[in-house]
Amino acid sequence: MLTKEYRLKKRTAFNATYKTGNSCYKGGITLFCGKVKPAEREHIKTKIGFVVSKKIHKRAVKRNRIKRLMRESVRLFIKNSNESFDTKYLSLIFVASAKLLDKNFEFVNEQIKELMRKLYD
RNA sequence: AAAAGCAGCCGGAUAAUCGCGCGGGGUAAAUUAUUAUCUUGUGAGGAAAGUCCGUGCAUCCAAGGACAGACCGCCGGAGAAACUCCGGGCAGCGCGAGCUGGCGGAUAGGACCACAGAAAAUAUACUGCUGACCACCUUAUAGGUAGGAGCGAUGGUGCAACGGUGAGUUAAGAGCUUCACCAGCGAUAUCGGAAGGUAUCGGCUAGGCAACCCCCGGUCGGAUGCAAGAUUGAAUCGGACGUUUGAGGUGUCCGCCAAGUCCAGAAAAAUCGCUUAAGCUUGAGAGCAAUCUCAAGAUUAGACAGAUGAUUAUCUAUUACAUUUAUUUUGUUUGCUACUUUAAGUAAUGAAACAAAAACGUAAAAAACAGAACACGGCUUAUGAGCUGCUUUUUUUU
RNA sequence: CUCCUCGUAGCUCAGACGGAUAGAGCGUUGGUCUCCGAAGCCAAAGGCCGUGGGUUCGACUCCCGCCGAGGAGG
Repeated sequence: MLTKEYRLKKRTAFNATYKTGNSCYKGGITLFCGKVKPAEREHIKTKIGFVVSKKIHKRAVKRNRIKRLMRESVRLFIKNSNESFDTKYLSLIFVASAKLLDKNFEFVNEQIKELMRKLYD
C-alpha cells in the first residue's frame, strides 16, 4: 500500500486519465498517463492507481496477488529514487492483462522499471 | 490383514529486513478540524466463496376488509426462524455396518396417457363362449341356433388391462356376501404420547399422473436493502404537475394517508451506522439426541480504487535414500548363568548372536481450495498431506 | 448488494406447455458443370441438446443442485 498522498482515488479522476489517451505497453502491463501538471498545481504529487479487471481471472485471490506485486514494485521504485519521486503527469494508472497470471515478483518488477524508464524519456 | 461404513480432528511454527491498514501514547506545526513524524499493540477462513434459504437491524407505506400471491405438507421434539437440526415410523437400496426420500388428496372436478392393442377409462362397441331358460326349426321327451337371454374365462399388445394363484360350483362362466393363501379397503380390539405396528372380523375391489391445473389443512402485514439510513458541510439555484375539483403512495380493489413529486443540471466530501455477539472457551448438570440450564473466564480485523504484502533464514509434520558400529524397543535362537531335579525341564533378571522397527544421519520440504466489506444461523459447492475412535463383511492364525 | 435472461451441428438460429429418426441457412467434404476457377445443381458427413441428479413407462422439454455467458437497477 502506498502512502495516501500517492493514491489515485476518485472515479472521475480515473475517467479523466483514460480520456487523455497517453498510453504505453510492456510485458502484460499497460500504463496510462494523465494530463500534464499545470503550473499552479506543481506541488501536488503524482497519483498512481492500479487496475486488475475481473475478466483476467474470476478468483479474487489471483487478482489481488497481481495488484500487490505491482504495488510493491512501484513502492520500491519510489523508495530507490531518493524520495524525490515526481513526474510531470497528474496521474498514472497501471492496468494488468492476463499475461501476468502465475508470474513471480522479479518479472513484474522488471516490467515496471522498463515502463518508468520510458516515462522519463 | 484387506475392503467398506459412520463420527471427528488438522488447515503450520519461530525470527530478520523493507512496507501497508486500524487502535493507544508521545513530539512538532496550527485558532480548530487536521497534518507530519516517532514508539507500541494488533491485523482473514473452514469454507471468509456461491448468494440458495432464514433472522436481526434500518427506512418507507400501513395498522381495516376482500381478492390475488408466496411458502410448507408422515409423527414427535429442538430452535429466533429456515429448502435447518435430532429421534421415531413407513418406503426403497445394500450380504452387512448403514444410506436415501419434494412422504396430504386420484371417490370434488378438469387435462393428459405416443406406438402397439378389441379396448387406455361409463367395459351398452368388436372378437368370442353357452344351449340350462324364452322363442323358433326339425327326423320331436332327442338334436339344433337367424333372434332374445346369460357370460366376462377367450384376444398377448403395452409401463399399465377394473385384484392374483389354485380348487369348488356351472349350460358356459364369474369374488360368486363358496373355500385356502396373498394384495388392497373398512371396522373392532390391543400396544404406542403420535405417525404407525399386531390380531380378529366384515363387505367384495379402487389404473397411472398432483415434480400439469387443482382440492384440503397450515403459515405469512408489505416493499426495499448498510450504496439501508442518520448528522454535518458543499454545489446548483432552471422546467413540468399539484395542495380538498387531490400530484403522488401502498401487489389489486374498496378504504386510508396525503404536500409535495418528477425531469434536467451541479456537487459528489467527512462522521456515525461498524462490530460485546440468538457469539467464543472451560467446567458441572438435564436429555437417547438435537439442544437447554448454571457457573467462571477472555475479547486484540474493520478497509472504502478497498490494509494483511515483498525478500529470506531456521524448525518441525511428511516423503525418499543409505546403514547396522554405537543407543532404544520388540521377536527368535543359544543355554554362558540361575533354579528345580538327575538328565531332562523352566527363563523373571543378566549375557551373546541374528532379524525387524524407531530414532539418529543425508537430501527434498508446507504445496490444496481460497481473501473479511453490516452481523448471525443453516444449506450447497471447492479442497493438500495425513491422523484418531467406533462398527461391518471376508480371509488367515491362536 | 438485489434481481433477470440464455447455453441445441464449425457459425447463426428453429424446435418444445413430455411421445422417441432433433431441423433450417451459411460453412465443410465429394460429385457435376468449365480450358481453369467462382456462382449454380446433386449428395454426404457432422449433435449423448452446458453439466450432475430426480419425477415419469418415457425428459432437449418438468423439478433441484452446479458450471459458463450476457444483461438490469442503486
